[in-house]
Amino acid sequence: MPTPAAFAATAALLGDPARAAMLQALLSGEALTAGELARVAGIGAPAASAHLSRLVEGGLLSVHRQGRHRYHRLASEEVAAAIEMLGGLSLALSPPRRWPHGDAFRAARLCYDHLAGRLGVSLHAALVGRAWIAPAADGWAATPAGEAGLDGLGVDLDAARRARRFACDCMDWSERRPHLAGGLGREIAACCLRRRWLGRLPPESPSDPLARRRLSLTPEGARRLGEALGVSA
Amino acid sequence: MPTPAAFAATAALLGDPARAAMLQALLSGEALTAGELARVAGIGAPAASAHLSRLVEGGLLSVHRQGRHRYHRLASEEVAAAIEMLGGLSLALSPPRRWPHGDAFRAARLCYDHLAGRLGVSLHAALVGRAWIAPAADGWAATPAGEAGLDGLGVDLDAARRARRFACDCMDWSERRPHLAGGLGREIAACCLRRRWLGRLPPESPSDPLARRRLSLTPEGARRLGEALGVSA
DNA sequence: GCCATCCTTCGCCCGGCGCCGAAGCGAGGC
DNA sequence: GCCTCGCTTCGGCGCCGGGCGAAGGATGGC
Repeated sequence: MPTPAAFAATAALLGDPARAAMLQALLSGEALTAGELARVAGIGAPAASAHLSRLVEGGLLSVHRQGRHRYHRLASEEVAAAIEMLGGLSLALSPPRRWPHGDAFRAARLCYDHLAGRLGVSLHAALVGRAWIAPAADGWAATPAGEAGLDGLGVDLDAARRARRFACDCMDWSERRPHLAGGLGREIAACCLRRRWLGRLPPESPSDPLARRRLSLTPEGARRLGEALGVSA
Repeated sequence: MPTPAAFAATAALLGDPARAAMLQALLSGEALTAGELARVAGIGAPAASAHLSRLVEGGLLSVHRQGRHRYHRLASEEVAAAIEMLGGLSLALSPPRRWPHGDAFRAARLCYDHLAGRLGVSLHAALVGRAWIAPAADGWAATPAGEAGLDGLGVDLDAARRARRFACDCMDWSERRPHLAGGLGREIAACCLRRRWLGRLPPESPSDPLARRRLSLTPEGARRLGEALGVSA
């Protein structure tokens, strides 16, 4: 365990409303510029710059310069997992507040680069139930039946295997059950978006921190995923 | 997802060195008095009282009055899981610092009320590998062979089943692999401590935030767990 | 009743940090 | 070369919050 000081330093980086809004916006897995993040957080450019410096310095974000823009993204999926888990805890601790964005957000969304929400957890359950994945030392491995089925859906298994972890659980804060993360989770989400089985819902406001993460199943997607795995959102 | 303000409010509760020390101390699952927590955090009684009020108000701790003492404990295992995960992230982000307490702490320890460290993850792997537990909708379920085996070890399965969740994964920050939490995790740890298969190591200093969490396998424990499951620390 | 112990509340000080406006770089566009 | 645009740095302001000492309940022992 880290020293209390080191622990608190990391937690304090998450403990500011402006930084929290930035990090939530980056949970979509996309890289955003400093200006976009300033708008999401509702602060001016100087303040945003200071916040982003601290987040990069603290190792939570990585930055990529391109022309006059500076693109920021979460430094790793561990960071994303910690943010999701803390978000779930925060929701559990403040039950009086209802889901501010209605039920649509709970149906299907991106958690960093993989699927979450009811769709994500039912997909996870379906993969386990049909024995497409089986427990392994470091999370989950694909069974022969799973390899065939996933390949048939168009999931790039080679790309998934190149990830640091092939497949592991990520706790879902809205459903309180795990969904699939790791390389396989990423490739399944990419496949669904590529084939337009999932579409992105529009942001609810210009500074919507959850923009680009809301998803909804298209008719084609509902049909294909229902046939192959019996899942729905 | 909570609003950025609510998220930040929760994270800020973790983002103070004194509160972090208190929370780490409470990860053992025991209830500690305000005075003990003040000593752990290295601050005076008034400051500790203010911190504890905020933690209780924020829902992270629950308090139990008994005589002149006020016993504080983590409000739920979700809180413990979030603290463990954030601890792992903090360690991953600051690699220059070596494990301050040597390797003993990585061998076996308590994570809230269940086993973690090398012993915890190898136990998890053994339970899966021998098919004593199998994936279920909400985590893991015990197989018939598992029920027999666990009962033979002396684990109170009825008590485990009364928990909100029978068995689920908890990510281990030192091993980066899951160990077993939930009712079953708690009962296994309780069984090992009750039968003195595991002993508590002494604190390294009077204000050791990790006190009461360090464990070590006794000769008897190493023999019994090795025979039954092939695990060791 | 009296004191000891544990904890909280009150009043106060101080440091840190979050914000902005203004100014300063750096990269592109023309 | 000049302007525009995106971002950072600097200086200054204000406030929140964390620390302590002193005083004030509350509980238990005697």
